[in-house]
Amino acid sequence: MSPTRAPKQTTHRGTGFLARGHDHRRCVDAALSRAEDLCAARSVRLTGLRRRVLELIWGSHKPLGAYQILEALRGERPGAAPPTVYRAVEFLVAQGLVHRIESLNAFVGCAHPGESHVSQLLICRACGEAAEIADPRLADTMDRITADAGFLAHRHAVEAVGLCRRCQIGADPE
Amino acid sequence: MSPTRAPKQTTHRGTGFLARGHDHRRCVDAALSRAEDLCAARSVRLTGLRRRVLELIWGSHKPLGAYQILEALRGERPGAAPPTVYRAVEFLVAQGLVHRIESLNAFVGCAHPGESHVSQLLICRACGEAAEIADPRLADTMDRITADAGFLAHRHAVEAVGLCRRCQIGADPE
DNA sequence: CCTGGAAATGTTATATTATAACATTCCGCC
DNA sequence: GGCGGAATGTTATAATATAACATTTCCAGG
Repeated sequence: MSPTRAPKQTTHRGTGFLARGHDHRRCVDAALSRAEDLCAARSVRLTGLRRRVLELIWGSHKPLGAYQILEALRGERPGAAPPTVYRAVEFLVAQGLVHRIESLNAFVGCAHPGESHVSQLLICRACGEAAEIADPRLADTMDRITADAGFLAHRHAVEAVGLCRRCQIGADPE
Repeated sequence: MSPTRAPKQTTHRGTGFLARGHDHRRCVDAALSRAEDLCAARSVRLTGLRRRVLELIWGSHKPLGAYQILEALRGERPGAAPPTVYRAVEFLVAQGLVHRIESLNAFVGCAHPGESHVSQLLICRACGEAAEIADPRLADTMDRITADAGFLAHRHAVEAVGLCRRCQIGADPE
């Protein structure tokens, strides 16, 4: 059913950010392949459009806005309009394949699709990349806090804006 | 300089949400008074407009959108326009008097102005109220995670959407 | 097959949120 | 009083998101 998996790429010194020279096509291929599998398992349709939008979002590790996606789609799909994009990302977010970054109004591929997780998104304001950290300590702490408050949490957004290690040490942000 | 402080109101059974019948005028008065003090201490100007916008935001514990604030302002300040509101909230957020809730594009009064804190906003999707929990465990956990990632965090947004205790037990959401 | 109906997409229009740019007023300070 | 920067007024427009209805796709059941 799904092709043989490429070995998982390690993050750049454990930062959640992949090294600059990493084989990004592998990220994309792995993401698309996992998406196919998950959708098949759930009997939901990863249509051509949805697959393409997922691929565009995975085009880099920088969050992509809806209108950037739209612009990219237009070359290949003349009738594309805002609802085209918003409906596709709605599906992808609902399936946990993509995260919406609230503080940017933008979308980024989910690094842990299919696993239930509370993740923290680290957004570098220099290079624009976003890394996803699914640390169990975070999930634990948030569970404890919301439980103490008697709050029944449904959806979490944990976002931090700052500088990734690479950009702190003065590396060229690109 | 600042008037005698009213005793702090306790939250409803420790949930972060105040009891329905609490004396809300006290919340507002306390918030405005703390704001006056903080701005004076920092030599920044809490002008009439800014004070009024802060008061409107504190009008309830429900986050208020910029255009809701605008609508409220218009009755008393005919020339009010979007920049009027956005500039005032920009100031209030910069001074830590108000939080912007990213997932709602809305603003809510900060419960801990002047104290450095990482806070989690609990947003009830039934009653619409937002509670702010400044639990040191959260700050610790996030510090540890970002430190492990070598990330230099600058700004945090931690938001949870769900049901507050009151609304879980079937209380009238209003 | 074929077709009925739901899901997906196309299409047009508009709502909502936010900012740019420049003019005017306010206010502390000399 | 008046200089200069901060705050606000004013007009226009950018950026993000959804409503509403038309059309197409696709597959489950006949």
